[in-house]
Formats: sequence, structure tokens, C-alpha cells
Amino acid sequence: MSASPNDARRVRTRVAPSPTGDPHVGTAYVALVNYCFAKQHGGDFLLRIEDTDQARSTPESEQAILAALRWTGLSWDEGPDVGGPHGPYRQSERSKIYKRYADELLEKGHAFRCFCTPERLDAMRAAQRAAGTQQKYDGLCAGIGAEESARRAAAGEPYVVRMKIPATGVCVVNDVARGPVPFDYSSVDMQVLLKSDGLPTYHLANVVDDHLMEITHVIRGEEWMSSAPKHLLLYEYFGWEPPVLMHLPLLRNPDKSKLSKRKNPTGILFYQRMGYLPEALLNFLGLLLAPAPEGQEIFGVDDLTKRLDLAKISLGGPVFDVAKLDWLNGQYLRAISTEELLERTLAWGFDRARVARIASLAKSRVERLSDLVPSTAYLFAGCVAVTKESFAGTKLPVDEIRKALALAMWRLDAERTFDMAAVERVLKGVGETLGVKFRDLSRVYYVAMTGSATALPLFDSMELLGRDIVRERLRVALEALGGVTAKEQKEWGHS
RNA sequence: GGCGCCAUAGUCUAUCGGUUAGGACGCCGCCCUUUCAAGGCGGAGAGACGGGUUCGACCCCCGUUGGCGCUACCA
Repeated sequence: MSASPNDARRVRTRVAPSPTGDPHVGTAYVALVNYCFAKQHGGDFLLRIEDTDQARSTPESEQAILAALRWTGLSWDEGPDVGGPHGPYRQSERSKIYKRYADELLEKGHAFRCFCTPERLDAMRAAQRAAGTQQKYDGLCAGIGAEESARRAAAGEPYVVRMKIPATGVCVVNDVARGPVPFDYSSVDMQVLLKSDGLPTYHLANVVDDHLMEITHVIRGEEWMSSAPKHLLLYEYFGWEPPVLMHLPLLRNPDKSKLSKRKNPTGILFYQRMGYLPEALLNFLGLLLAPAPEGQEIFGVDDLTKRLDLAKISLGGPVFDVAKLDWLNGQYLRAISTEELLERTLAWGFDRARVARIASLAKSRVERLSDLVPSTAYLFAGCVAVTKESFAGTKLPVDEIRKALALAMWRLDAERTFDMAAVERVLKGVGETLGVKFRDLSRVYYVAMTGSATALPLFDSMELLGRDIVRERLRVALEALGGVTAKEQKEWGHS
């Protein structure tokens, strides 16, 4: 099909995750299409880290994303870890480049310095909201003359750089699967390109990097569709040829809302820890990208690479159906030899160091070797059975238990590194917030983590279980007790 | 609220104006079987609604409804 702005150009695609949290299955999904499309055309697939948000990006998250993506089996031709001719591949290391291009836009008159304070912008939006009109920058600073603008900037007044948008006219975004999608320029905001910290926003960095890295096809999530006019305009301002655009539907929760960890496990590493095979996960995601030939639902990345057709990707947001993933994984498990099954199981959760640590923790609690497996089974299980009744032995009222579970879940999410120390700090902190002795509180977590009140030490167990399994068990326990209402979520201090 | 995307069974999908609307997961039943699985066979189950266009609409157009996204000095 369609798909190249210039047939002479080598096809190059990329996946550009932001290291602001756990590696997300959506990232694997986007990576998979980009990989297959590039390979289908004998091109390159690159990985770029979009860490321009200094406040939220962490090196831990970047490492986790790289590791998770590597686990899937996908590989990239260029990236922060493997290098390449268009580096650096980490946006935080490219600030000077963006600054230069922002200056170019300023000089050409396609952008302007905006000195508005956050307070003024808030007030402006509040007024717009109250008036029921469209919320966007009112253009106050667009009229500031070049000399005054330069003078104020030189005087050290803080500012951001915003792009100019034509007052009238229409921008037609040509989406591979959707065809032309028109946007009135009047509905496009004068987007901030360079923040007051001197770093670019996604919009600028993304366009500059895609051009410099010679990306020919941008295949990304649907959440970017409404920003496409801005991006296209930037290519125009710079005089660059824009890439072919394709927006993928977003993965959904069973209730059709956008896949979120509040309602579902979304972490790639969760699926790894649950014991899914990466081939099965990729196969599952591939099923959402290319219709299976009649009855042939089991296929690998190579086959998907042959059959992928961007224009035919189904556009309805697909529900991430774990039951189907389970079936697929079972098919893969049955297809490999018993020998390989053993190897993979050992590699998955029975490496010597892990088993040794578990054994040493269990030692003082067992009297027979036959006690070992039953007493540590919860560390190897995916989910544990927890019901309302499981919490009967705790001394806290049910609302307190729910709050304890919710706070632990949210605060643990906010921890950069997930280890014993972090777990201890968070759980004891919850005890203080609730005003209960940790001794009385701990049982709640033992139950949520193990399904019973007897287990190996809690903090060790949680570290051993890992962030993703822990969150899921907390979530399941919370659901078993009725979940959290929106009101409580607000009252308990979580946005 | 504004702008945009989307709409076939519970879920993932096929159909590119003419089909008894096909397949897969899940569910139910039967077979196999020392149990349970696995496997085999079978079954129930779908075009959101209302208007057009057409000899003929799931398919094309308009509207309604619903879902989703964006609406940040986050990506």
C-alpha cells in the first residue's frame, strides 16, 4: 500500500517511550508494529527515549523499559543502548539541538516568546471554561515586538517559546488508515515548544528528532492525533518533508476505557512475572494488528512482518483480553518440548540466587522438607485467592483496610525503586497516616500478598514478588473489599 | 463545553453493495479418558438507532446515541 513520501528513502520507524513509569504493554504494541513495518520494507527500527520531562523521567524507568522491550524479543537497529549514526538517542542529551531549532523558528517569525505567568494562564483558562468557549492560549504575547521580546529575555524574565498558528484555514492530516482528517487551524492551540527550563516539549523534540533521525513513518497511539496539525505545521515551518502518519487505536480495559493500571495490569513486566512467554504476548498483540488467516491465530513476528498492512488495522480500540492471552500462552507452552519448558521455567523464577534467598527465609519456619513448597508457593504463584473473609482476622474495620491497601498501592507506585527499604518505608508510613500500630496493620498486607496470615517476612516477600505482582495483588484485594470510590480517592489524597 | 477518532456476538476479528454474516477466545454439550486438563466434535450468540442513496445495504451519505482521545511550561 501507500506508504512512502518518497520511494527512494529507506524506511525508518521508531518507538519513543517516555521513561516516566513502568514499561507499558502499549509500548510493546507500538514497538511491534513499528518493528514489523520497518522490517517489511527492509528498513530500520529505532528506539528513542523521550525524557524531556525532567520532573517525571527517571533513569530507573528508562532501564526498566529497555529491559522489558528486550524481553519481548524485539530488537532495534539504533538506540541509547546500541548507539547508531543519529545519536544521541536520549532527548535529554540533545537540548542544544532543540534550542537551535527553536531559535530558528523565532527568527523566521514562526514562533514567539511568551512571558505569561502560570497564574495568568490558569485565570485565562478558568474564564474560558466559565464562558464555555474553547480553551487555548489567547495570543497575548504573540504581538510583542522582536526588540522588546529579545530585551525582556535578555533581562532574565522567564519565558516559554510558543509556535504561531494560522488564524484561519484547515490542516489536513493524512492518516494511513483513516484517510484525510481535517482540522481547523482555529481549533489548534499555540503550543509551547520550549519550556522555561530550556527543554523542549514533546512536540518540538519529536519533530526535530524524527527529521534528524530520518524517520519516514510515524506510527503512534491515537492520543497524538489531535497534535498532528501542530507537528505538520512545524515540518512546514522548517521546510522539511513530513513523515507518513498512522495513528493506532488505544488498548482498552474490559470496560472499554483506556487501558490503565487502576483497572488492569498494564506492565510488560507483570506479564513476564505471571509466566507468559514473550512470543505469546507478541502473538496476542499481533492479533490486534493483522487479521488472522482463517484458523491460523498462532503466528510469530516474522509472519506478522509479512502480513502487516497498516491501512487494514482495525480502528476500534481493542480490549486487552487476558483470557485470550491465556489460551495463546497455553498453546505456546504445549508446543515446546518438555526439556525447553523446564529450562524456561527455571529461568523464569527458579534461578539459584532467588531460590537460595527464599530457602534461607523459609528455613526457620519449616520442620520438614515437604513444608518448603507449600510455605513458599505464594512467591511463585501469579494470583492468590483473597476474599472479604480472608481479612476476618485483622483488627481493623473494613474501611480502614481498604484505605490501607489503596494508600500502599498508590505510594508504592510513586517509589522510584522497588525494594525492601522502599516497601518498609511506604507501609510504615501508611500505618502512621492511619494512626495504627504497624503490627496491627501488617496482617492486612500479609493477607493481600499471600492469601493467608502465615508467610515469610513481608518486606522480603514483596521485594521477591516484584512491583507488578505486588500492585496487582493489592488491587485484587482492594476489589475483593469493594474497591475505592472516586470520592474516597480524592479524600485519601490521590489525584 | 470545544475539537477529533471509532461503532459486526461477552471479547478479538472477516466481509472491500448481492454470503444461510465466516473464524478465534470465552461459555454450554458430547466424545476420548482411572481424575483433571489437553485434544476432537457440536451448540447458543452479532451488524447501536433513525433516515436516505440503490434493483439490492453490515458495507456508501446524513443525523442521533454511545465509547474513546485531545483540550498542560506531561508525554
